[in-house]
Amino acid sequence: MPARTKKRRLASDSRGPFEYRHARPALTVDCVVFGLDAEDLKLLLIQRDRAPHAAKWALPGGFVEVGERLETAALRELEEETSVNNIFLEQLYTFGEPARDPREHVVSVAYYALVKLSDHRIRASTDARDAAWVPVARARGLAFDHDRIVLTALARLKGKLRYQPIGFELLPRKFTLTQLQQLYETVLARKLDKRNFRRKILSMGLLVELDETQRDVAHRAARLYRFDRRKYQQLNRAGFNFEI
Amino acid sequence: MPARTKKRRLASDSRGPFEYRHARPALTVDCVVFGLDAEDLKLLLIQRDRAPHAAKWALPGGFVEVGERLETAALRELEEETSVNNIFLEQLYTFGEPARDPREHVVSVAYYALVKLSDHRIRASTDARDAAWVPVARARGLAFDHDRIVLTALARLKGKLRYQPIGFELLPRKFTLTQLQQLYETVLARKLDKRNFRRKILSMGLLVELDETQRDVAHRAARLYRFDRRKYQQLNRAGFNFEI
DNA sequence: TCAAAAGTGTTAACCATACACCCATGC
DNA sequence: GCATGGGTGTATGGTTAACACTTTTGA
Repeated sequence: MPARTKKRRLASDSRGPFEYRHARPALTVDCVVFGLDAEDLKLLLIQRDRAPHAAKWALPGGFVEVGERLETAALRELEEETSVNNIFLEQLYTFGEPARDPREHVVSVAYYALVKLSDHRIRASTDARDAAWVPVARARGLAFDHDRIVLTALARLKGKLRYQPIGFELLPRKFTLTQLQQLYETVLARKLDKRNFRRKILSMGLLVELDETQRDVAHRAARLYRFDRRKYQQLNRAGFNFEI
Repeated sequence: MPARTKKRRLASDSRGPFEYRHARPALTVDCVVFGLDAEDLKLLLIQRDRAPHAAKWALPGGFVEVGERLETAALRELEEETSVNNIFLEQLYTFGEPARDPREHVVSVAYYALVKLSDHRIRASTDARDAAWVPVARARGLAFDHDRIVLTALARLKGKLRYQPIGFELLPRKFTLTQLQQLYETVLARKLDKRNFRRKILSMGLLVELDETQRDVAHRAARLYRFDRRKYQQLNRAGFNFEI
């Protein structure tokens, strides 16, 4: 990965101290990583190993290096701290309250990410750093202002899910309509009508019906579908608007 | 204004140089300020008086001071450079491409603002710095990556206008339904049906019909309305969703 | 009296919602 | 054969969209 090479070079150039005419806030990135499993919506958190907020759970994140893109910094920190990579990532909001870090003024550009838990379940929890998937409902009392960042990310996810086909980023490549519906019900926190949901999502023509069904289930096996990203991009250019 | 006092104190404390163990990008704020007049949607720009990009038009903005809130920094720079104050301001996006400023890595938190041009028309253009209201369509070739920031702000404005009652921030306190409709037509860049528009906006019950009509117009004078912010907040809490 | 914009209703098409039963499968 | 979730259609009410003429006012 070229970005990686670039980063390495920049990092090794960084022999401090560095002097500036004016004081500068520190700049970090933090990532709110969402994953979904059969039970609920989860967040990827790491346990802090030093002050401030030692032993508290926190969002993965870290300092932006000079010469590094913000998104690159977010992906780098995620990879370093949780081994999560190859994911949907989007900028969320920038948090800059002077008191949000007790040490000094630290401005943090927050990103949110959606990952297919089926792909990432094991790697994150076996990493050296203490990383874990925590149900969103139980992710309270985080370090710094991370509770607030999580709430902002949740609101964004809820808002965005209805107007952009981002839910598929949380599901395995092949999924059933019930899984998709449950995803919407979980994130939006309300029940949806099965028949209406199916009619609507299928009428958009963005799902490809596969010649495959579920396996090892103790009931009628459901049909599997996949999201047709190419078709979506095509329709999108033609002015189509996704909406559930 | 307390924020002002605070800023002054911080600024006078800032006797460099300042040393850090790791290199830090510089941190700035930039403001995309929209104003509307009878002709079109305008942007508040300032002409740069020094390199890089000397003489080019740019967004008002500047460095964030340590200990200063981001929003406070944005308001301060706006006030200093263009005398614009007391406005709707919201964070837009953070731009951090390492090459966006040729001097060094400068990360900029962009804000967008909506002002009532009727209130601010004169002050901005008579200020010492060369500030001017430029039609959005003619605001190209700006300094740094400001073209891109403007495009991002425009997209946000378009998207937000339909779901939040922010258009009123661009109009005088008393306005006609035709003015309101033209605002929507200008920003969304499409024609709307007069009867449907009126029915819809009035049916929300957020406009107060005043006992007043236009003056000095060479045709039938239109009724004036004002936006009932209190009513909106009330409805909003009850789960009401604004939508045009 | 003319020009300019204000103001006003109805209809048809479409879309969202509510709702209940039979089917396939594994145990 | 029973428990479990899969899969399917219709009717109703509400919302959107298309459409044109009369009124008021000042110049």
